[in-house]
Amino acid sequence: MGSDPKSVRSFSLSWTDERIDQLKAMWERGLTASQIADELGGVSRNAVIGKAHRLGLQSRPSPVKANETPKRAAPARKPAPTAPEAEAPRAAAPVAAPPPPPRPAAAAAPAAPAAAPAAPAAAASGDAPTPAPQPRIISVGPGGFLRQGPGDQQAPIPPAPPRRLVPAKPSPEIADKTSLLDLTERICKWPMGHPGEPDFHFCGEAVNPGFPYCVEHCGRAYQAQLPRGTRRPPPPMPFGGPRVR
DNA sequence: CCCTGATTCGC
DNA sequence: GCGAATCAGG
Repeated sequence: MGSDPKSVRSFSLSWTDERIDQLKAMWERGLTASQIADELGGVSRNAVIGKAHRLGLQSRPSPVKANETPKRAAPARKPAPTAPEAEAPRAAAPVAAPPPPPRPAAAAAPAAPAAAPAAPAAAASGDAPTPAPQPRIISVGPGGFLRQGPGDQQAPIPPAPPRRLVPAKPSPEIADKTSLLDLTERICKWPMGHPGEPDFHFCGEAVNPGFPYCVEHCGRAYQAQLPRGTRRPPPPMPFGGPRVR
């Protein structure tokens, strides 16, 4: 079969459509930049945040944004070496401009009273009851599965993403295991099973400092090459190799 | 101390 | 356009 000249693997990760797609999906879902960055791999959370903003994705409850932008009392970074800094007209909104943020902010309403107790409508009409709060699995890409817990936020806003949504799969099995959302730099990312399986999850143990896996799985991942002729079980090396320090 | 996102600026 | 550095709040 023909090799695809396109899609040449560039060592430098760039924001491909697919990655941007995942970024958007996760960001809108309420995932933190760290988790998104960790999942995408090769990018830091800052990169994710920066890209998200460039994409026009507005961020939600941020700890620091509480203030409206009265003044930039934050001299972030060193001043320009040159220049007479003449206070450039930075987005000066002369008048008006009460831009009503059409951002429902998912996490803005954690206590969402919407999930009202007892639906009167259903009782009156005996119509279809409210959907059960079951964990749903949303696929955001090849190998990227996001689990939404019942207690999570976001109830009524499926912006009809043109993505492939896997119809929720009641998998209480993964609920007890480490999902992709639970992964951090300190969590063992050793995959258990294969992506797509209902019980696919991660090890979840505390990582061996400096490694993406726990001590036990580090031993599995970083095995010395066995002499040829020796049959060895397929080493499930999930992601790129270890980082040299 | 950990986390979070926002912002800015050099590349 | 991208992302590190920095800031700032919880």
